[in-house]
Amino acid sequence: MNMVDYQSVMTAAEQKCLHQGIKFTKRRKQVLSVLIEADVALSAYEIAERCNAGSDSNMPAMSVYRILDLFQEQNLIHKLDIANKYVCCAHISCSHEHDNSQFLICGSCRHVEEISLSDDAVRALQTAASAVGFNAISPQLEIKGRCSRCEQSEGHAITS
Amino acid sequence: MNMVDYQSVMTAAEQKCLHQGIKFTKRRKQVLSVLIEADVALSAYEIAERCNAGSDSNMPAMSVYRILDLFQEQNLIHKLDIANKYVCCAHISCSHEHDNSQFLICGSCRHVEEISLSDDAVRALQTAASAVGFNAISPQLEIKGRCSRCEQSEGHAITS
DNA sequence: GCGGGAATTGATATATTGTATCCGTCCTTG
DNA sequence: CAAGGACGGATACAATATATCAATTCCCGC
Repeated sequence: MNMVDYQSVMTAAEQKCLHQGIKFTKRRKQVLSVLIEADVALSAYEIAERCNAGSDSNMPAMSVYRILDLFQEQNLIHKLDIANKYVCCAHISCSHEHDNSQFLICGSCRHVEEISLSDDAVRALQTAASAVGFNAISPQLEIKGRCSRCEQSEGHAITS
Repeated sequence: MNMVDYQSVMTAAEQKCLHQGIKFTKRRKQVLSVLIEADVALSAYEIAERCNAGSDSNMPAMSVYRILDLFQEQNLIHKLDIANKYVCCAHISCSHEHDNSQFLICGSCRHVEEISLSDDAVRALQTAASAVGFNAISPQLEIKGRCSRCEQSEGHAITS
């Protein structure tokens, strides 16, 4: 993510927090900053490490979890349950709402793409779900795969 | 699952193992048996507990993990990554192949349904994936939701 | 400015899920 | 019977996550 994008995302996130009466503290800035700059999903402990790297800061993992919970409530980040890792929401600085989130997760390099499925695809999923008695399905969908870069460079099977 | 189904699944699993030169030992029978009888997804430690419940057997968690790995290779069970839990494959005693697995997982009671998506739906997913450079996507799809029984009895939001 | 209370953070302990490793047993096979 | 491999027991430890209580900071009305 380039500098302009980074700044606009941070600003948008701060606005969103303040609007909800939530402080955008130094700790919280650190965590969001790490997630914005990462182009892969990170675990809570990896986030803590990156916060502490090359500085005298001491971010405990406990704090990271607390802040991640808060950011999830604000829809600023998403947790990828299939990987137990966290990513920055791709739409923080968009003005419109994003209730649905679908993720493609590279099993090799952990790169994550947040995509939007067609209405047809979503309907097909809901139809299949209703057929077996699941009427309310979660708007978040996580799909493991292999990104084109890993596909070219290696050609191995999907590992995890 | 009723008695007839239980027996046919166990027999089919045993045949499949023996066919691959893998012994269907007492330990392995215990683990598969627990998974067949459960109608929810279980963690490895829960499986160990159930193996040990009401008997002098002492199934260590380590052994459960080893056996689960083996069964996954044989496609007798599936791991649900979004819940870190395991379920019996719904198609053990079917004769045809099942390369794709899609799961609906109830966030309340952990009940799992293994479904088959329409070709259209699968194609829609692949198209969306290709558009962002993911050409090989995993055949396993896990969708969180809420089963009809929990939907009726509570009406809460999806929790996990 | 100052006291009180809420929000935030620090610190520690513990639970849950999963992997690594080494060794013993048992079974097959020559 | 000996060699070797599959299987399981036991232990340690890594990674992910939650619980709890105390300390600090910040805001608000006075």
